[in-house]
Amino acid sequence: MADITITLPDGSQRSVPAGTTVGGLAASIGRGLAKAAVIGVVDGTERDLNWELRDGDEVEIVTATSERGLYTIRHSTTHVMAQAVLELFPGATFAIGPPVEDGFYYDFALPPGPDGAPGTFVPEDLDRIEDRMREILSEAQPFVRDELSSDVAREVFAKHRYKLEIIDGQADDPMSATATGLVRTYENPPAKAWADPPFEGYPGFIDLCRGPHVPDTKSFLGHFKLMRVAGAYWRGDEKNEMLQRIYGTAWASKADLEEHLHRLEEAAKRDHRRLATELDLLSFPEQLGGGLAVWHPKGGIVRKTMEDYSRRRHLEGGYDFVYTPNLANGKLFEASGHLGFYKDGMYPPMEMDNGEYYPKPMNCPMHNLVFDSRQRSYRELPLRFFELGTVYRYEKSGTLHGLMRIRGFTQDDSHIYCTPEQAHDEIRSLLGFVLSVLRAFGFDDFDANLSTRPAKAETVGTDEGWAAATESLRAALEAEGLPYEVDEGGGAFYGPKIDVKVRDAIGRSWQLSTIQYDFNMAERMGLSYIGEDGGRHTPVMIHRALLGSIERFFGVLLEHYAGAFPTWLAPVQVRVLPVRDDHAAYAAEVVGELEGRGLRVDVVDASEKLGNRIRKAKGEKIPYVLVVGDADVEARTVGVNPRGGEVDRDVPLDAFGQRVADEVLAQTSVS
RNA sequence: GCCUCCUUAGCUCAGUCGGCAGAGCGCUUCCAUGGUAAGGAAGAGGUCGUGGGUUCGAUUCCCACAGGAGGCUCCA
Repeated sequence: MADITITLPDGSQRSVPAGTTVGGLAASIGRGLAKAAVIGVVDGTERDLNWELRDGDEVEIVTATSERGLYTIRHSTTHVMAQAVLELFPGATFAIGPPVEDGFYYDFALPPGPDGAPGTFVPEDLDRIEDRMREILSEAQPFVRDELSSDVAREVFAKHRYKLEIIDGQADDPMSATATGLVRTYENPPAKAWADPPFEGYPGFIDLCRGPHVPDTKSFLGHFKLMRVAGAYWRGDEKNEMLQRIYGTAWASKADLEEHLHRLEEAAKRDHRRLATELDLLSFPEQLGGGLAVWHPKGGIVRKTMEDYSRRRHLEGGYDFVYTPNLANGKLFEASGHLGFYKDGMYPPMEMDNGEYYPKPMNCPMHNLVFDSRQRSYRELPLRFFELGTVYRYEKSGTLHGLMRIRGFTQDDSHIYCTPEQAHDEIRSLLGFVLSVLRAFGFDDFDANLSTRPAKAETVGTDEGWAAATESLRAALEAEGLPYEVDEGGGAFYGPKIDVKVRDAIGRSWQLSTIQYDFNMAERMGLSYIGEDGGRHTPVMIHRALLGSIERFFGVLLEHYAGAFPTWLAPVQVRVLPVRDDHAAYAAEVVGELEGRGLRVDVVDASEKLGNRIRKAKGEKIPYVLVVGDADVEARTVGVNPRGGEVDRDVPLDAFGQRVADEVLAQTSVS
């Protein structure tokens, strides 16, 4: 039999007998690779291990622990889950089931219950499904690739309406391939034919699928766990019926699975809602209503420190401070367009004697009123109005999430009014300012989205205006060297925007800052300035939130630092512990000295043993714990136990105070 | 808003297959005054989220509502 030549990723070539499969190639390279091989990539397309190679193919073997290998494992696992569900729940049908980050899901519709309502899964069902999945695994059912004509596929999947919609191209399924009248499928022949198989002509499970898959259900699939059941709208549309989605996670080894579960536990430990309670920072009293928080003294001082810093930076950055009320007559929001476009997100109005008043969902209309309070000249532009403005938005109850999604929050909001000529430079310096402030809070890993014009018919503004604005945003991103993705058509109807995202200590990405052009509102509200030519012009208006919502930013910081705020932000910066009661007087002196340097200091008296007081201080994540005893009283020193560091005895009080005061000053000074 | 689940002391959580409710931490008082991650004792503290229903009896079962978690949709 003639040999064929295969090219490997390192460029080397290999001769193998004609008819060699991807798996065979792996085996010819090495026994270890043969064992680890999940699929292959042949000329850029992922293929099963039993895919037959042709002369001249370029082939890469994909192993279980690689990203593509894991993706395949998760994809195959979700097929097994679907099989288990369809077998355990007669009459059930299935929609789509792709792998996702760390796992997979599949959407199902269960037959209606006795009350006629759509059937739902309960958590115990997950155990049954998992048990059945393990049985399927032990059967080592092969994944059998096939290609059916659309007509045949329609008969096979006649009982599965979602699959029919996919076959007919009405619904998107990222995992299927239905081109040119042909439909690709994967079948798992069962050890024993089902009593009443729901697929015409097959004894067990088959699914529309482009593959590839692991060779059989016994290979690579053992390390999974079904996590939870959730609702999900068919085709992602709120108007469609809600399906039952089961989420699972799957890994290449037991150790990887356990590590993943451990990571989830660790992430839960730094959940801002838990830390906010533990550290007594803030709470969400039920009596207040959903999505509304009260700040306790410890959270309050952190927030004040953040806000003071923000104010100072804005003052130095050439911003003007404005203050505006929380309520406004509905006529203002009609003029601004909010009642037309965003009414659903607003709290309902209260009736007053001269009309309906609404809590403000945004600060811009009011800032516009400040702009419009007298005639403006081009000589005073750019004008930068800044306000820590509290807004209220009626978020749907199911979307609320601690501080991250809340109904009443404060934006560090700015609106900038400038001439078209000024806009380019203004955007550029604005982005630099934004990044500088974010860095001061301890973030240094940024990226951005540049959102461009949506479908033209839905937007305002001119072609030239959009093009110039988008170009200014792009130039600013490039000048800052900020990596960005273009979100084509992702802009608002009124203009393009940049969203700045930061990566936190455990690698999660948070969208914080936003810089948005607005071609709409200034004109709508009739804003103008007198230009050099003596004529009236509409200013360019730029919306900008830096930290975004103070509440949300606080939540992000809390999780980023896992509650251990840097010294300048920490609610208690130094705790003083007298060894015995008779050191209390000196401890008070130490407190006084440090407070005199502007530090936040407290003291815990000796009614508990020292070890326990230290333990509690560590639990509160206080940056510095000072122990003072006989020797310290004598020599005016302190024993310093810093967070995350070594104990240092006999430090002169003065030197310690200076050091910490310097540390705080360094963190808060402009970079 | 929709789907699943949850709600017991200030916090974290046991528990009751329907029969007067428990632990640890925290809090109060007393003893103890101990140089770097839990000293001892006693005590207070709960209409078992709220409102209805079933029942001789409901914290437990059913319904509604509120709040919360995870998703979906949404996020100006």
